[in-house]
Amino acid sequence: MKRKITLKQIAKELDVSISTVSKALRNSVEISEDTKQKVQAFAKLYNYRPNNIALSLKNRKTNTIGIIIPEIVHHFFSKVISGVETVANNRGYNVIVGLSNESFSKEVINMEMLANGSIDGFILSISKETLQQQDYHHFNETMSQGMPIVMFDRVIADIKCDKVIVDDYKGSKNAVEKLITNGCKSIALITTKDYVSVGKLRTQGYLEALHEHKMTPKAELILKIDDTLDYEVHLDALELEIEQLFKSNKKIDGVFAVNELYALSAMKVARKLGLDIPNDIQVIGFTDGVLSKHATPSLTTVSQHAQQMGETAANLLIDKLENEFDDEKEEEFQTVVIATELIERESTK
Amino acid sequence: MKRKITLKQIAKELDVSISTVSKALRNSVEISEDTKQKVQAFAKLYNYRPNNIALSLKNRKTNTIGIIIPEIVHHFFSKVISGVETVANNRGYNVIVGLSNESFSKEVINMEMLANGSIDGFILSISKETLQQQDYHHFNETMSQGMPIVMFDRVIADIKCDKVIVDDYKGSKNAVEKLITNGCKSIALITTKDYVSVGKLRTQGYLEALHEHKMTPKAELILKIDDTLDYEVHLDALELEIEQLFKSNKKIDGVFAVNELYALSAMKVARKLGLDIPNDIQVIGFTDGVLSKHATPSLTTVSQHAQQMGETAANLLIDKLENEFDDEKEEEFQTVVIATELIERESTK
DNA sequence: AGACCTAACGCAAACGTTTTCGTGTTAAAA
DNA sequence: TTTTAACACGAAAACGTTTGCGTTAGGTCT
Repeated sequence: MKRKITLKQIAKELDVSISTVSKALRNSVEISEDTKQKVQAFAKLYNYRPNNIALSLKNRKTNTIGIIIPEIVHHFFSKVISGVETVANNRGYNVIVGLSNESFSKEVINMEMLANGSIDGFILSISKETLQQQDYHHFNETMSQGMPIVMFDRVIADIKCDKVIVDDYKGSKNAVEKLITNGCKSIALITTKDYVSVGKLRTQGYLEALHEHKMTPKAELILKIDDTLDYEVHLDALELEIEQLFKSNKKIDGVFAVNELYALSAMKVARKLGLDIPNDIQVIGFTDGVLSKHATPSLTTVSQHAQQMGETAANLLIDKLENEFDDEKEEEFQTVVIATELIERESTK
Repeated sequence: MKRKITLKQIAKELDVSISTVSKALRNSVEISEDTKQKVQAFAKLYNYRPNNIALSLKNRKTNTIGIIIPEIVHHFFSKVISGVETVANNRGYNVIVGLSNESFSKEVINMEMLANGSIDGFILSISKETLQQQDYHHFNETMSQGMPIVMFDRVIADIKCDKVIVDDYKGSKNAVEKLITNGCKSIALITTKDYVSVGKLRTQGYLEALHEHKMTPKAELILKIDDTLDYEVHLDALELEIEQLFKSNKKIDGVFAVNELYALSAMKVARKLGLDIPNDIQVIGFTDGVLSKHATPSLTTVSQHAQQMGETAANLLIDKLENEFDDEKEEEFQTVVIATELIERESTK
């Protein structure tokens, strides 16, 4: 078990100084051709690679970016990571992941762990608990220490940093308009409580679409799910709520759901009630998930282009990291909006 | 934009030496109560945290583990990461992810990037391309440098390292036996080409189950898919193959598929051919996926307990990292087998 | 021959820690 | 009063790099 070889060991073996070895390997003109050859050959033989940690310490730059997400077992988030990773690797960075599990304290702890030198900047999506408590001190503290943050999807307007979001409002509006165009007269909305910003925006899009088409929104058609429960395990509870919605509003002929699971549950309930999709009732969901594609009938959804979001976020962050020229010239932050796309499948006409 | 405060700065402000500050913060008996109080108060005020990189360099230990997986947008792998992350965090480690994208060269590059000091050890699942080429030099080189590796799921017998696997053989055998018990007389197998070890083992389980029940396996009932194609995009090709299988073997009343997608496609094709599930034909898949649960009908599957695999792998690795006492006493490697579990849903009787 | 240049290399500092080993001061013991 | 020991602290090395600058040797010029 031979440890990795260091400059010092090479220097000793070749009977030169450490600096000579270093310079020789970097092809410095200060070093004679002879010595360079000798050193480089030796280094190659022993497969020398500079120690990253030492470099990080010296350069005060780790070439690593941290990504903090609420959960990883989720198609959207893992796709974002994939995007981040691709760009990061291409630009010479590593990616270190932290999971908040939708918990405020885990988010804080994770950020503190990474902020102590391990990484150069953050890419993150805020946990639900943090959004509820509206305690954002850890973001501000991190940034005040000169560590840039790029937020994606779940963001907060008050915080000054780069952001990558999807146009939830427009995406939803388009989806609902599609339902209207397709002849739906009574469109239900299945959404989350308002503290999740994306849920709120998608609700607004729904309302606006109705409004523009002179349809009056009805409160009884809007189902706000309390998503603090984990509906992956309490599926039946969710379905029960939806069933009641359907039963007390028999004229419903269209459903817009703010995520995949709600939409799938709606389809399941509809089928159970003997409704045909898409003839009796049409359904559209919001997400990039794998369920939509493989459901029966397959689900029409609003795609968020998660991969692209990750790529964009990574590029924004690395750009900022590598443009240190901006000393004192009033830092600028951008918000990139990723266009949504309506992917039509079998759940709509 | 104030940089993070260092020991040196504290020392300067308080007019003591760096060592005094360090000792005071670590509550050394060498330092007077007075000084400790002063230093600790100051450190707290300025929110001092030791620089991780400096610590890593000094201790030659990064407290970070690297995980390399073929792809992250995959329920199984993201669940494994989740398990790794949980254990790692609890035991004071960070997790840095590398994606091989099933490519040999990306696997090698990623490992080289991380092996230069960034991490203390690897957790990985081998890429398909590597399995095909059977080139494992990067694993051996990494380990010969004293960096431990824990492999999971896709492993190779020849390589001496800790492993966490699922009993693919027994899991498959159980699944097929379930079909037999449920009355299936003609059971088809949808699997991958043999170079993916798990595909091979699952095929063997299928054969053994038939054998034990005096059923003779028929070659025409075994469909080996060439999974170098990405069937997430070429779904129709996959379905076509399955359709031909069904059409040329009309007596098929049971299907065992080695993964979720194959199983779902089989169900889809069956439905298309007017077969009722589970009455005309029963289907079992192999995986932990989210599709199985939400499909209609929901799919009976062999669960791999991915989360548990991740947790086990992380514990194995960290145990090894923290037991350096084993100098020269013939390192021992263990292979932990995670029990599979048959989760019965609607696709079987 | 003296002054000067240049090639080729080494020294040392720096990054931020921790820790071993001094060292100076003071109070207690002789 | 002198010796000793406890106490409180600082200097320096070490982890592995990179780099500015100093140094040496030899050669060139006048």
